[in-house]
Amino acid sequence: MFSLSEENYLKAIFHLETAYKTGVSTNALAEEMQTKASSVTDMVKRLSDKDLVNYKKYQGVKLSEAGKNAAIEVIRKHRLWEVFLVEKLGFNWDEVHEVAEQLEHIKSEKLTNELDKFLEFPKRDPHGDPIPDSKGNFSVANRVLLSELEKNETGICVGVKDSSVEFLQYLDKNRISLGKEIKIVEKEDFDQSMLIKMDGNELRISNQISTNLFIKTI
Amino acid sequence: MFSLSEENYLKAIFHLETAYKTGVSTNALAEEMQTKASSVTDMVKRLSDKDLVNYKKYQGVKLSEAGKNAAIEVIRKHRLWEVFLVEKLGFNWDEVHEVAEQLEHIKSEKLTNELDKFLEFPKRDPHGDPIPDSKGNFSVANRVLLSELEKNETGICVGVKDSSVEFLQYLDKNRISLGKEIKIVEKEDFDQSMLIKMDGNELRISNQISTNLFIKTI
DNA sequence: AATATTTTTTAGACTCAACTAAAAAATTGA
DNA sequence: TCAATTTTTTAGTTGAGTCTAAAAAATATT
Repeated sequence: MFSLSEENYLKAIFHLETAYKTGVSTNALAEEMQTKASSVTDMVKRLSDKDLVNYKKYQGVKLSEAGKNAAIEVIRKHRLWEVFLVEKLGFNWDEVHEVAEQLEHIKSEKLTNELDKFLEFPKRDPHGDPIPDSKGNFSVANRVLLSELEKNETGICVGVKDSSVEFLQYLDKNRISLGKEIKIVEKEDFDQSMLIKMDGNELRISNQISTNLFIKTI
Repeated sequence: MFSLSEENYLKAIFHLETAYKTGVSTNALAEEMQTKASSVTDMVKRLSDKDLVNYKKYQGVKLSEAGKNAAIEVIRKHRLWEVFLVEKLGFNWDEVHEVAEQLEHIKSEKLTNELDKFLEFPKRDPHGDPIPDSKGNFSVANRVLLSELEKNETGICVGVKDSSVEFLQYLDKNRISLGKEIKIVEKEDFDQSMLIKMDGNELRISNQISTNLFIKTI
């Protein structure tokens, strides 16, 4: 079994690996973990001793197979609990992160699998992120950022890239939610803002919004 | 907020206070916490610094009002999660303790209260122990041990004192569960074993069993 | 290529929560 | 009452996981 801190590092490395293909840098990990580079070096050495990561001085870290499995298990639990909080306890999608950060560390295989069953094996969490199954497999969605769409293209909103409270509340305020159909009415070359049509209404959104919304084109 | 370790100590002191009215001794607490007396002294000092307990050297500890509230909150969460595990996820009553020991430390008032609502405000956990409400009030049951009953008396089984896996599995094997009506057919003076009648069948149980079953007389 | 800057690691210190061994206080009992 | 026993506390260590400050390595710049 892994400590809470170890699990959080593994999860962070997993998330950063997509952006840092050649190895996650100490500084990037420190930024993600809201800690100091020296603390990261310490922990990375411990993870390396346990063969959860491959680490060479000054060359960043990569997850080993065991480390990746552990990270995926934590992510699976995090996302299942998010579904539980929203679907069963009536939490809003902007309220679940902090609690799920705690619940993801509960150690009980039976609990995870029974929760999965209770929730009827959900494929995605409330933010549209895929939930790994009990074997660790999960679908890599064929989704694009809204910002990639061209004028007159249409798509369904299927996820958020940023799941901060601020962004989610902005979306709520503007009635943007997963499943909504969005059409690009106009794209402004100067600042990449766009005018979109949703539920028959037009709405202008900035580049910062469109680069944080995942869309499935139709 | 309190650390996991602090919460576990508060809970242990709370449970021991009923037996140690004048103050919980260091050794008793060490036994309960499966640790050394010296470790207990250390922690008790910390709890005392935070005004969670009243502590005078060589005289044991008592919970302060704040300490008692914190302990009750942890117990409330523990028991609510036990209900969740049994009622919603299909756990058996002998499988819930270890997981609830982890879940009881999740910090979110909203989570606790929404869980309570989701479970329809249960009054008792799967072992018959009362669940404190959101204000910390809980019913002190008017229940007695089965061993207190006399020949020909009848009662309903409403709880267990020992909730170890071994005891609970013994009860399962002998079809003894909460809600069952039990009649004392015979009491053996020599070893306090008794012959009971339940569901029309007779069963002989030892003193160790009858001193761990709570009964409501009818 | 040599210097400046940035990144990363090392060294040493701190806190929490545990430990062992020894000292001190309280209790028991001859 | 006073010695023996038990209980509790103190003193000093340990291991995670963090920190700061400084050194070392890697990278960028002139």
